[in-house]
Amino acid sequence: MEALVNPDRRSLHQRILDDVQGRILSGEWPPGHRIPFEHEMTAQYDCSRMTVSKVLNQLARAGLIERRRRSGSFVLRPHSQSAVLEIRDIMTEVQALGLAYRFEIVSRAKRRATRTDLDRLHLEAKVPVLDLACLHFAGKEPFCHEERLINLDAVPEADAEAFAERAPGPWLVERVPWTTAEHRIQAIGANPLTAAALGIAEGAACLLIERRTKGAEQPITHVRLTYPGDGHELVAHFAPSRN
Amino acid sequence: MEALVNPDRRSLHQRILDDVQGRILSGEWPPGHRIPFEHEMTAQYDCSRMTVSKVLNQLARAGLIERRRRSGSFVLRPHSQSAVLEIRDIMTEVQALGLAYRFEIVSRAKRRATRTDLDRLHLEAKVPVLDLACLHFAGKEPFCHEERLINLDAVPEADAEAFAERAPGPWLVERVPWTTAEHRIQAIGANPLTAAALGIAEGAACLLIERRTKGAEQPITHVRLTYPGDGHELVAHFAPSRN
DNA sequence: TAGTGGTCTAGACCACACT
DNA sequence: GTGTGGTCTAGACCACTAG
Repeated sequence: MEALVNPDRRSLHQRILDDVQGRILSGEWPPGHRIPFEHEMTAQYDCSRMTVSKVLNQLARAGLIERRRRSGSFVLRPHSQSAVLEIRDIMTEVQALGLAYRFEIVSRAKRRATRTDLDRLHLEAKVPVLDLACLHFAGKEPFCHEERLINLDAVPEADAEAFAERAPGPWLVERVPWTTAEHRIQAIGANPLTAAALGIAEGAACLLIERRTKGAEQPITHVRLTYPGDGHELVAHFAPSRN
Repeated sequence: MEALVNPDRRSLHQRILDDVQGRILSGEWPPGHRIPFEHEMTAQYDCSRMTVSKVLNQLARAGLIERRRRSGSFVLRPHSQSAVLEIRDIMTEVQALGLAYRFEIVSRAKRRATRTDLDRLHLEAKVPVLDLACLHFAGKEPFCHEERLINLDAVPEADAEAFAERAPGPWLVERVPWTTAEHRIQAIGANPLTAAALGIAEGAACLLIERRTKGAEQPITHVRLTYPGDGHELVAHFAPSRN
């Protein structure tokens, strides 16, 4: 059915996807437009229905179109901005700036979880926790102040770890299987502790990233990363169907 | 082949996906583990290869596994935190707080693009631009200060729009077809203009969201949204395969 | 009730990477 | 070579829903 010699290097469904996506992005098919039925595209591209279906389902997952039974598929209007945010590893980030990276454990304490700890970890039982403070440097300058709680019920081996070679973040990523995470991003004025650690004025604008990480069974860790506001920005991209 | 009565409401590939994903999330299949070949899963689940393939490709797109020809599919280690950030419409956000929403156009100017404008819009030619400042209120309090540039070459009808009913953001979303956007998120101290607009102290910590929006042909708009730091946070989620 | 998308099959050939 | 995943087909039946 298809041309014997591949006309270009893309697969058939990739070409169809690019075609349809192009029409949507260009405005040729504006929001609300009903795109051709599967059986129509099957004829138009001279391919099987599965191939068309795969393309349209990809576009639907990417949020470009909506599929309705008995009605057809429709171009959606660009929905309330949702974007993919890349939160990179601190070491990677520093090295991307062309600076030398190192970190220091500033303080370390083991205790039964206090009420604040439980709140931060989203826990109820008063489990043992490890409370770490850590400074990350870019060259000679402090780059980020890390305050971390680790649930020792979930990761007991953290108690015996010195975190000399690897910072607590990468150490946990290596050790703990797949997780889900929730991030909160705020601007705050530096509190006295953080200001002293980062060598900035109290109240200076800082970017605070809080991350709560859960494993399959229970919460694993909570971390507050504070960056001086003038030295850091997050970048997020919004684009249809990353393929 | 399949049971005549659907054992639960999920489709076959959904059940397979949940099964495989569960094993990965639980750590039963740790990072590096080689998951069964397609033909093995075909036998195990008593289904066709396409069904298995669909599942594994979904997991690969979600970043949970990596597929290598001739070698098989392998569980990845949780990669550098990347998360889906939801940047909601300001009106929606305010109303979610249970507060009344309104906005005001504070200033408006039309001009040929200055060097700063071109830089912000990612443009080269000195096109006409519309420069808007806008205040968004939650109840009686200022909630967000918006500074927006609109490329009048891309959206000429903006020049004739009063933005009385709809704020510039929603107005553009309705009018312009699909776009890509780039967001930058920083913490900054409030500059005098913004501080006055928001009724906060100069230098107070604020969350700054910059968004640059491009259409198929050319840049469309650039916006700086400044939120008082104590009244705003962004939430992002990281979880494997949203299906 | 008719027509859409949702799902699934049992094949097939190909490209690629490891040997 | 050889075996993996990548792609594709030509059907089929089902579930949902608009008219």
